[in-house]
Amino acid sequence: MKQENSIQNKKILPEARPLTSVDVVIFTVLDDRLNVLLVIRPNTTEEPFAGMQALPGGFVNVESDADLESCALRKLHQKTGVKTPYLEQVGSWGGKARDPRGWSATHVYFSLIPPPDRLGEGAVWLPIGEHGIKTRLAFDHNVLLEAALQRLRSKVEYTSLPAFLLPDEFTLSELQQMYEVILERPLEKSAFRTRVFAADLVKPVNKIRTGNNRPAQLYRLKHPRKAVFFPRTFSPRKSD
Amino acid sequence: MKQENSIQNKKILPEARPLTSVDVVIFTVLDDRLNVLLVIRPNTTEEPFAGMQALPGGFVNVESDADLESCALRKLHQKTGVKTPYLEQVGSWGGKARDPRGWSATHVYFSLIPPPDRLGEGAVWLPIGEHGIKTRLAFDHNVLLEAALQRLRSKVEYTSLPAFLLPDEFTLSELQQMYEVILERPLEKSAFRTRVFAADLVKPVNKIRTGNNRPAQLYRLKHPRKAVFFPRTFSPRKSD
DNA sequence: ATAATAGTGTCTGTAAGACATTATGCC
DNA sequence: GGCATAATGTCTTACAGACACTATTAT
Repeated sequence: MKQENSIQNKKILPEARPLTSVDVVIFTVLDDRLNVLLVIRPNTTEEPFAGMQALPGGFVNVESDADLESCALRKLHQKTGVKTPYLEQVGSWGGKARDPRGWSATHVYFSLIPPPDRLGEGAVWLPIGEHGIKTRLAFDHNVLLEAALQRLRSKVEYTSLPAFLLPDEFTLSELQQMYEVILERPLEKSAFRTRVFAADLVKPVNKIRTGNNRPAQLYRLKHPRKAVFFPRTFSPRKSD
Repeated sequence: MKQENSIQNKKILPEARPLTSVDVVIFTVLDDRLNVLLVIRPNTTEEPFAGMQALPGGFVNVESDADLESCALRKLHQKTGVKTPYLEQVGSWGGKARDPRGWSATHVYFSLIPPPDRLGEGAVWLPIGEHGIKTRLAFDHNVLLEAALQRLRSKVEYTSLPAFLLPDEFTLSELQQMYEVILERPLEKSAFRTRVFAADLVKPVNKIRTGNNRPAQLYRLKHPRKAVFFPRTFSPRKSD
């Protein structure tokens, strides 16, 4: 009991080590809808959840992966070609029961990217509804996705995260649109703009987006890839 | 490359599995000061960081631990005797370099408890200053502690977390004190009380705390062990 | 009465919500 | 001019900050 912290004076048996993986929840907005990237699991009988849809991810490779984050970045780049996404850790899930091959722990990241030109082998976008997704995913990936979604929606209330779903240059209406798609409710334009300017989030570029109507000013982030925090949430949640 | 998600059609070699541990950052308030629980690492030459101070934690035991959270609870109970703490995951840290014994990943939880009657073997409280701690801890535990501290301080701005540092019954002044100790700045009494009542956080009990002055109403949480979110932070942070 | 802490009231400031109004391009 | 969307303005509301004031016990 005193040696609880130690490895009982002998090396921990490798067989007694949990499996270690990284999963990435990659979000983008397509067609006014939040989407998550899924992959099909290999269809061999030796694999658990063969042929099912799953979050992109896999075991940590102790040779090639320096740390968890670079492992997540590698997987994301393989599936989307994106090299500098917004990436944030959601947390980790581990236990006896989540993988039939044995005690396993997975480290979950979520990422926001603009729609990429094309996807890697076997990757598809799945649109997300108000109540998440109905598709049954492999392992406990429905739980992981739900957690990432909850984190995203909660942070969207008071941060600039949705800007990372857009290309470098965008109009304020496009930015507002990203918020509305994720929160699934309309926002007041006036309040939205005041908040964005007060937070010193964007700088105008010398360009205009034209269309069948009044052209809009284009902006870009003042600090690309750094999330900005607003002083309040959009509509203060009732603390029931 | 297509088989990235699989284990390349053979079982992953156990030796290729990272070490998996759980560490717990246990906070309490003693003597108007935030404290963190540390343990001394065993002083054998076979152990890395022998004799140094570290966060309580250790390897996951695939036999006895059902999942990560119960592993964290077990370690917490061993050191403090507390069975129903506030417990929240901070995140996970993993990489080649953080443990000389090999690629390792740790899952970090933080916990808030009232001062326990006594501590387990080799456990001590270390007071935390405005800028964290100066003691050099084992492994990357200074980083983990810093992350937990940042999470705590940030959530204290807009949640009821500090209530979990107190016994079941407490006065509003005592609760405010917990906030002030963690944030290391005074709060307005009037605003504080309004906020607590508006959030419907507490209910009065039919008791009074007496002293050398006007007695104070005792309260208890309406929903023990559930954190409540306030609609705003205490003092809105400047967004830059 | 005095000290000490509990508890309330009033006024101000900040940022969001609601909604109306004006501006500017294309057809 | 008409339409569509961009951009701004005004008024209200919610809640925190500052600070003064009152209340209740022990000594």
